[in-house]
Amino acid sequence: MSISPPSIVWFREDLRLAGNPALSAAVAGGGPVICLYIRETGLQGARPTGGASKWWLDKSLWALAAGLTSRGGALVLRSGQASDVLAALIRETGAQSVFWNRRYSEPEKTHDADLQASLTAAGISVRSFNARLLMEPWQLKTGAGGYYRVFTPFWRALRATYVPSPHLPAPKEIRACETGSEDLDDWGLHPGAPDWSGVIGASWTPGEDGAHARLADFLDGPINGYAETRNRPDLDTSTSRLSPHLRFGEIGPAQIWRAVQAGVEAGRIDARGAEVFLSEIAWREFSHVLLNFNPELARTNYNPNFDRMPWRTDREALRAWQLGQTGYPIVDAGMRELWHTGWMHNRVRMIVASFLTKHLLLPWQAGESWFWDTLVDADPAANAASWQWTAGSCADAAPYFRVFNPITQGSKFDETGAYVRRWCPELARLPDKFLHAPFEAPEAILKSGNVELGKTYPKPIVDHPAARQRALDAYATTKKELGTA
DNA sequence: TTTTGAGTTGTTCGA
DNA sequence: GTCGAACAACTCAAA
Repeated sequence: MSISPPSIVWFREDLRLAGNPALSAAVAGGGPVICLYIRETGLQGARPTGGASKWWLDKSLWALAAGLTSRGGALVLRSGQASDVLAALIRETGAQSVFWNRRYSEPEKTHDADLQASLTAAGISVRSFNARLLMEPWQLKTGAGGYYRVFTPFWRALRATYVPSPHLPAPKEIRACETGSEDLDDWGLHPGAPDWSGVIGASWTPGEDGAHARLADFLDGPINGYAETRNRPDLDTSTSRLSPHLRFGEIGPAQIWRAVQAGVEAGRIDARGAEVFLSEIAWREFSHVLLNFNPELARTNYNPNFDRMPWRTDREALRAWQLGQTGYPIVDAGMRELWHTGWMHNRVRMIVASFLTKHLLLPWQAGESWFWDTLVDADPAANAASWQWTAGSCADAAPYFRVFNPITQGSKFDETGAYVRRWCPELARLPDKFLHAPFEAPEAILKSGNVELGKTYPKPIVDHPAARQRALDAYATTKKELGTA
């Protein structure tokens, strides 16, 4: 019997065993498999992982390591430049092939392509796969041959074209290869003092098992009401909360798609809820298309007209927004939920993003950066595209005159008030009528609710009608090309 | 090539 | 209280 040489699987944003084509292909080769995760350094222009994401990554790597170990494998941890790390491992182990799943942001994408070329030139076989998206960004084309810039036609085309690949089970057995690994504890991913991760930890179970449990729970009921309740931050199960699991690739969109489809076909899942939920998965895809063709998506306006926007500079206002001290309860509740759990309900993300870019007239990049650092699901594609969408500078963006009214949005979507009462407990005793606008409450009501504006809860940092008008005036500058004459 | 219809998530105002 | 219109104009996608 012939002895197959070892191969390397380089894990990156695909921290799972099932539905992982790179891993399955390597195992199918028959030789030992080195399951590698690299703490990459020295990649020029790469964006450092945000704080909340580091926390998640730490837990997810532990989970991945446990999963590999239980199948006879091992997770090998190395730090350094990917090219150096791979070269060293190849030298140490005699590996002949490297497998990975593709990523889509720069500089990683170009780096991977260069690395593939140099390894191939050195006689090492390199194979890359798609584990992160339903379809590759370049696969779906408009009739004119370009990429889709409008969501609805993109979604229609995806819906009509996409056929899920067959289920790829986790390999039953992975033969490890004796080689050295760093210790995850030494990577410092878990926050040091002060350890802010307590509440975050209570909210989540990072790792592949946690992802599948979350999916199962969601498909077991909440998805049926999804079309109606997905905008309700006061309900615990109104959304799937799969975003961080998707971010780290603990589960892939194809796995989700198949599970939803199977549920619908078996009559367990309401078709309408399923359709709306899958369209949200498609928004994630759409973001990746935009990012793939616009590497600067997190930095520069997709629509260059927005280069003329007279954004303000106001550190104090930015700080108030970050800390959840704007005086608008729905905004503050959202920002505090983010800080405490590393996550925010999608409806509230839109409200706080609209507030930052319109009421405060601060650049969307400031919000994008804050989200990048504090969200456990901070995704280079979705985060950037969503911020630009709210700001109005993205492809297929919200019209500029759409300025969310934080009071109306609060009463409409947090109709029980449970959301604001949870995250702004100092307002909990206010009656529903004034919960979303304490500044409109008569003195006696505030007093009986133990609220003293400016003391126990801030006064609004901007006046809604005035801020709205200021935003509309500022946005008017983006309307059309100025004459060049 | 030209034309046509359409485009995630809203708010305000006035009848 | 309810309802429809205005809020702009542009670009995309497909016929």
